[in-house]
Amino acid sequence: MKPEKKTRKISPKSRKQGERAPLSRERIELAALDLIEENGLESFSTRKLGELLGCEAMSIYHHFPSKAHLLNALLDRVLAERPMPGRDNEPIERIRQIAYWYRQVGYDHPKLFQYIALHRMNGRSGLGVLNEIIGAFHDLGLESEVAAGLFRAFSYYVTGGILDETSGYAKGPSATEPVPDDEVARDFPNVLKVGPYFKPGHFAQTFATGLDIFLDAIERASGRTGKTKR
Amino acid sequence: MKPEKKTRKISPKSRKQGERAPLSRERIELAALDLIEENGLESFSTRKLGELLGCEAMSIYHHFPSKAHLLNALLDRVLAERPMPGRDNEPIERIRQIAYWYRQVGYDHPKLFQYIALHRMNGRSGLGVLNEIIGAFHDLGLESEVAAGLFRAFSYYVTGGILDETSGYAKGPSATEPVPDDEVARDFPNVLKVGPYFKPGHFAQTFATGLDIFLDAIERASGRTGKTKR
DNA sequence: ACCTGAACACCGTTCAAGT
DNA sequence: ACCTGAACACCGTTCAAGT
Repeated sequence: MKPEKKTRKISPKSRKQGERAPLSRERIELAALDLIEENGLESFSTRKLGELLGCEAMSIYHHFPSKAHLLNALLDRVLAERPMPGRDNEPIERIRQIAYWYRQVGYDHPKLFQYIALHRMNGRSGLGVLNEIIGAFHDLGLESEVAAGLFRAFSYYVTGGILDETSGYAKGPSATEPVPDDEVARDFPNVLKVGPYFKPGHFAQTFATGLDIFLDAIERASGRTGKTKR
Repeated sequence: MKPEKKTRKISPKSRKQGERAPLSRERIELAALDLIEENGLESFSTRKLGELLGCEAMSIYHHFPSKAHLLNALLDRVLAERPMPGRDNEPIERIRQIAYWYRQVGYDHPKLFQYIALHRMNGRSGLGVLNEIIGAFHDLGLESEVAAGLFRAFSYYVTGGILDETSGYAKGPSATEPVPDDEVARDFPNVLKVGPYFKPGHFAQTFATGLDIFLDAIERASGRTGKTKR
């Protein structure tokens, strides 16, 4: 949409190869993560990344076949960099911990999270996360179909919540022509009434509310099967 | 990322002005909705839209100040085109109906839904939706803070679910280098076990499962306050 | 009032060439 | 092996000009 002013300038001197660390997948990935969080996912480009790295945009293609491959590597990296919760707790508690673990990944990389949330987790680290949480559902004694349904519904909630907290109502792009406040008060009084509770100060409480609702329901469902009720 | 072949060709003849309907906001919006659902949000451009409309890309700017304004108008349009459920049912039932109403908006415009889900609903039709559903929470007798928290958590679930159904696991972009099946079987057995239940045939059941979990919890919360328990 | 066409400052990516 | 530079086919948007 709007062209954006670049926030970094590389001096012509530093662009000469040999006066900087050689490129590597790791150096490129770390710079990409910085750039995405600085300017957002939309405006992230291989050309700006090249500028930040002090090289031509095309040099990146020697390390990644395409921008899509680079973004995939970022997804893999951010899921791998934060250690998953261990397995010593009860399944319900493990599920809760994994939800908070994932939320923290989102908070670490809020702009990237839009990419994370919309891509299949079928790389290695993504599959590792899925395997862990689905394992916890199975440990509750739920049969596969029930475990699958509850896990999916649960992940709708967690992903939707993190997406909203990181780039939704409070922070997301606004309408290009927002409705004036007095019109909101007149025509949409219910929205006005609850508006104050939509702010970041209430995020933690809201997230926990929905999480408890889900975890209680999951626990009840597992109790009904009677297999592992402790 | 990848350049895409255009799927429509406008003959040079039809491009001459006067041989086609004049441009209007409505004609532009309808063509834009078609183009987005045909090729996806990422590849949607004002230039391709101009080609489809048989005009220069720049002609569109006479009707919309920017691409962002056009997308905003689309959001407004798709929320307004499908009539909201009426108010004759009990609040819980109204909340359920609004969830399914919103889900249908997503199914009508799956590619656009990525845009819908990530943008503040602070245009007129978006505020209308919020006002309606928050009103139902209030009608349950919940005080504003509780109503706000439950509504937000509920909308995390609904939005996350529709997003996943329309562009998530089953349909979304895959890893650039997916893990081979035999490696999944060996290293991520839990994922393999539930994989069959992640397919579109199970979407309706899964969505309903989480919805019931939430609506039951909302009903219990409203019963506890004792104000409108029927 | 409505639309065009050239132009500007961007994109991702290909390819031949440099070291 | 690693990086560059020109080039190609795209973007959104500005602006002066056409009808």
